[in-house]
Amino acid sequence: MTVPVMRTGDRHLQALELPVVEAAEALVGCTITHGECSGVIVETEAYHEVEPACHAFVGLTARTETLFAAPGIAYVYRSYGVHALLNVVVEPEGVGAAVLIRALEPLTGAERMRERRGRDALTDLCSGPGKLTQALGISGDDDGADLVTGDRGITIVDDGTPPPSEPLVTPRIGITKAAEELWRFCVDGDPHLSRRVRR
DNA sequence: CATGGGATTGACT
DNA sequence: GTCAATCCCATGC
Repeated sequence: MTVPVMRTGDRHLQALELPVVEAAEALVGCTITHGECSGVIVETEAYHEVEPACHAFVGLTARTETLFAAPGIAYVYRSYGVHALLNVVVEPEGVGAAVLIRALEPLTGAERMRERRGRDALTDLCSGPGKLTQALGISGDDDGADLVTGDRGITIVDDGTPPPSEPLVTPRIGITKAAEELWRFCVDGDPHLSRRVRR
């Protein structure tokens, strides 16, 4: 007999049905898996087509097409010509909105992550949006992957880790437009965050 | 068709 | 703290 996919909850599915800012908060605590490597989401940001920091602000183009896909699709793009950044598309098909996955707490496959990253420290494997895609072996080729069905081996699941009762909420990082929105959600004090925040 | 600008990271002063 | 790497695409001439 076949072994069913382990799935201890469906909070990730509920989160995908929410408006993007709420989805970003609700996805903290869910798990991203690719092959032997997995990690718990500890930091996210929300992006929506109505504000200029979002790539979808310019409308439906070759670059932004995936952003308008159905909830649960991966939008992966190349940042600064160097790094792949992973987003989870949310909101109904036709609306450009996604949650940027900015940091993970490594759960399994840390040794494989160390190989890919070329670094040893556990807190340097997935503590940034470009780092975590490198650690998990996710690239621009994975743009359009379905994270719910795992059609390309990358999945998002709810392994039972609860979301933080009091998440750290801050402005988004590294943007110049709509930089005042408090659309970044973190596990407060987690050592795997992309950076520390002044209090 | 030429140009400019990043949702970053790592190395270096 | 500063700064280069590196490339796709949106924009403008």
